[in-house]
Amino acid sequence: MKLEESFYQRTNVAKIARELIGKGLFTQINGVTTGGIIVETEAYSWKERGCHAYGARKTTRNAIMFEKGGHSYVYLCYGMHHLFNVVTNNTNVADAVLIRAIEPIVGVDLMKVRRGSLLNEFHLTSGPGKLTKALGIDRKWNGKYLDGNEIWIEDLGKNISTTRIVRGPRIGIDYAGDDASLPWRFTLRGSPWISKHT
DNA sequence: GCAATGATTTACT
DNA sequence: GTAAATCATTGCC
Repeated sequence: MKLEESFYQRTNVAKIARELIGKGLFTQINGVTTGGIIVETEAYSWKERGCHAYGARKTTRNAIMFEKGGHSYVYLCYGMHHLFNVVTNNTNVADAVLIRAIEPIVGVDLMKVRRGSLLNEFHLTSGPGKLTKALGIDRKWNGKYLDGNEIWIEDLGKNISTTRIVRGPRIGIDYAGDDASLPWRFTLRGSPWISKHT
């Protein structure tokens, strides 16, 4: 069942990031659904340097993060990869959760077509740039609300105990200084679908 | 107006 | 292991 607004609009972004592990992320394009189980997330908050909205600095790109929780924040990184975030917290509080990896379960064939050349099946959605391509997300999706029409997150009834969740520092934000060591990355223990460098 | 760079992925030496 | 691909956004001139 689809997650309610109240799930996203809480104030503890790290807690939300942890609870998103085991939930389902889906998109529907031209009547075809693709998606899977979230196995890796990272939390971002305006209070720390790793975040685009650090210091509550509002720009054209990150404006959507200042909207209420439940919107999507999609942007282009390194000139070629779209990264998908879920906006959390209340209006004018810029927090978000980056979805870094999912375990594909629906529309796998279509996702393979979208990804093109594929080394092996575990590379299908095991990374933030990979899963957006597999799900057909690009920056035009920025600002969409996760209302179940084109994109949504479901509670699949899985109960992930905290012992199955690995917590650690976030990846690829060395420029953030001390904030780069915050233990705000969450992964499902032992999942083969978690992102890893090459 | 313009130069610098990144919440990454992939291919090659 | 290292490097190239590639461009919107940003911050400074």
